[in-house]
Amino acid sequence: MGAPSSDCPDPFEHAKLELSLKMQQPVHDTASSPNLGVAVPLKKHQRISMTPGAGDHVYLVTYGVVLVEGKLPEQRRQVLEILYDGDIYPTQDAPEFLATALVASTASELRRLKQQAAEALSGNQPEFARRIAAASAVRGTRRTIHLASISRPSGEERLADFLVEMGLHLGRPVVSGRMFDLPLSRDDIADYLALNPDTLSRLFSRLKAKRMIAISQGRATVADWEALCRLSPLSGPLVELSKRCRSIE
Amino acid sequence: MGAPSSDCPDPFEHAKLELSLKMQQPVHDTASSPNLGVAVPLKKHQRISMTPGAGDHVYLVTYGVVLVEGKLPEQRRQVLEILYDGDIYPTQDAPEFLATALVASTASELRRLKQQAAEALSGNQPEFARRIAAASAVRGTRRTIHLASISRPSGEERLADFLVEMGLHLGRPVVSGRMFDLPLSRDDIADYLALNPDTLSRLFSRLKAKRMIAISQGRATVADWEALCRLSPLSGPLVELSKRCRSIE
DNA sequence: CGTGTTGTTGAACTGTCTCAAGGACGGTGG
DNA sequence: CCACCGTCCTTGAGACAGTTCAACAACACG
Repeated sequence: MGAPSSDCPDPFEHAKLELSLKMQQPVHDTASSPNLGVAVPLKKHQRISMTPGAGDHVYLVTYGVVLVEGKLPEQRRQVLEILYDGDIYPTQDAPEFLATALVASTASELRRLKQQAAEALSGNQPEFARRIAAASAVRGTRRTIHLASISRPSGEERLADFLVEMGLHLGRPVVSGRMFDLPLSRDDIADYLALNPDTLSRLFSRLKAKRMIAISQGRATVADWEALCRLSPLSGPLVELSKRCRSIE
Repeated sequence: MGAPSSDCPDPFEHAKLELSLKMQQPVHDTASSPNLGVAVPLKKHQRISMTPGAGDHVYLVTYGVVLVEGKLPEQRRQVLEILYDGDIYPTQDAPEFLATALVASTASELRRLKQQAAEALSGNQPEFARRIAAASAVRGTRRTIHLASISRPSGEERLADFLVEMGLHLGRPVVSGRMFDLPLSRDDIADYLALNPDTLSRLFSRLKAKRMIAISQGRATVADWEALCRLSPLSGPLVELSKRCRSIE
């Protein structure tokens, strides 16, 4: 289905960059040196469209935060999922008519492999196969959680779910709380949570008024992490997932 | 994560049934006769809970329609996805705290393999691996489409998306239209579409009033299929997916 | 120091949710 | 055969929450 084609100029200009890829370490030469795919560095807001017609690929996120966007004709775009360091994204998942694209939310680094090449590698390299399977499972679970979150009617709960997700992925604990960057814009978050940006702004204001969260210049501080988790119906599964995630590395 | 444990008595009572499984055909003996898993026949409404603690499994749907349910404590259950003939479901996708279960919407037949066994088979049997990969990709795409559908604010559009999905999977064309069974109850559909059952009922009534659809005894007749597709924002991706589905077999 | 983008907020509107009442079946038992 | 029951579905009235539109503030950028 999807095929890569960068919308912005020079997506490969840094392709020779020396990357410290986690995926690279477990690989040993077999016959011909195994191809771990093309390195694709992305600047913030740079996008990669899945153009129909070309072959399927697999993207590995080696650094940064990347949004998977979809867009129906005449409709507001949607943020279908968020990819983090270590995630995998097969373009097969993108229906052609959904005009899917990967968009860097922070400066990011991907690796791109042909679908076939990835399958071949999985066949030859058990360690590679293991990592891919683990990454797929994590992504599958995260998608389930996101769906469950979106399905709840309450906007406030969805926002809390999102903040817990971000906090777990990008945050560091501070005294009795947690602190993390919020790389997504309000519109990004709204499109991820299937909410109107105006509504989302109100929800943020409400949380700020309740002293659940403080935000300045894209940096969020949650004074009482436990309280936020109580507000998020899916904090349980999210914490569980984040533990599983960490146990892979 | 998830582990199988049937809630109803005798889930295996028909285990010796001679099944005409598609998955069985491409398998050839290698060392020891390959284990294609335990056959699990399900009566309508029978459920299989993923109990935490036991090992991961992979379920293959060989017949029928099966719902994947999730439930948060104190909350209404959710229908996370619908599985059809040929689908695959790895219990890894079910977060432990989501109390996930498979529920037969019609009488159904599953096959259950240990996660490890499935991986081993994939390693040995390229044809098996190919089928599993194709089924996973189809499921991934369907999940993406479902998420995109749920994310739209309009209930009417979500219902139209659902009807197109069912029509494509279970329907036969009739003169200038389409006809199919609706195995899900109103509540099932509501939980799948993240809508209130009352609201869903109103939406159905509205569609009936518009002569978009007629329903009698669980059988739906859509006189003007094209019109329904125009109402469904995701009919494009759904049709595309259904074609891909058919090309696998 | 404009200019454009991004975020906030109010007022009115629209659609969903909730609750409650009642209808339509389908089964059971007298 | 009919009365009774449970379950599933439908429908109305009112409450509630998200959406829309528009105005404006905050901020970054050139």
